[in-house]
Amino acid sequence: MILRIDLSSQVPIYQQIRDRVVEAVAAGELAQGSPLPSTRQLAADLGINFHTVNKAYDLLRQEGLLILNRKTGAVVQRDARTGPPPAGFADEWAARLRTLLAEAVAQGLDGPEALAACRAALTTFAGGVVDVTDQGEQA
Amino acid sequence: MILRIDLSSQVPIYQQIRDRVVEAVAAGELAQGSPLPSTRQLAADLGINFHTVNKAYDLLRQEGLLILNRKTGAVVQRDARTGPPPAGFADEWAARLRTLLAEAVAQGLDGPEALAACRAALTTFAGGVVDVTDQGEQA
DNA sequence: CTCTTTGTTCTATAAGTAATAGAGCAGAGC
DNA sequence: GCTCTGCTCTATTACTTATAGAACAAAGAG
Repeated sequence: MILRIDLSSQVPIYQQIRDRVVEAVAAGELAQGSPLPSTRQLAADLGINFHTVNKAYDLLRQEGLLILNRKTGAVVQRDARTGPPPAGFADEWAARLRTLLAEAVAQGLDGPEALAACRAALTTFAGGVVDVTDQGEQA
Repeated sequence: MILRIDLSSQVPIYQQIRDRVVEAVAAGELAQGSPLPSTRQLAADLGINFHTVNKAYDLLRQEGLLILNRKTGAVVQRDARTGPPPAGFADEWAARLRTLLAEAVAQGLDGPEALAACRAALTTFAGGVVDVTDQGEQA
């Protein structure tokens, strides 16, 4: 698990860590049961404080993507989560999606271009996109 | 221009104002030249400080969506912007899109469902989505 | 010419967040 | 015993968010 973070970014470090893990899970790079480095280890690797990693892991646990305990360390919980997504996740997510897409449209991207960008991003994830334009399974 | 903001949200007020304006521009509710209320007026309507509105308007100006001056007030700049989107906008936007989509996939949404959500969001904007599945212009 | 409204700028304050740091504890492995 | 693990606690520094009040120049209305 190689984690690239940008210390000069405006995005908080703990958020970047969370984002990279979420993407790795979606891409299938981190499957069910995959171990993540310990908070102290990852902090040392990235040259940051272990409390910052702790915050990222805690966030991921709240989202149901990580299980933490002293025995097993931090392991990915992709399938068979203890509970479904937090209540209201779908609505809140759709609202954020709409805002993000609106941003691109307002900047001059048209509908089909934006949709193509969505399809392109999704094809980088496990399972890909099974679309009417290419019926064959590509996963 | 009715602006709904949630004072109890975790999202900063100035960010909510920006987001709603961006969505209104994308949806075509705010066309080129549309006036926005003055910072003091909108602040009074929303029951917040005018500095907060000022920050939102300033953000929108930096993004090239708003022109501010003493003569005309705040007017929407959708087309014929002074400059194209800030350098690197497309890449940065695509990265945020990927993170957002990854979040949904990691939470159990599959590719086609996520893409459908994107299409649904885009159809609420001006121009809509002209897809291979429905060739007819719907704008 | 007043009076008001506009965008804009300045300082200031209180509350919260982000990141750092150090110390400590309980459970598990060697 | 020693080390490593997740976890918790306090603490500090810097930045962000939102508030507030004051002031200025340019424009419009009366």
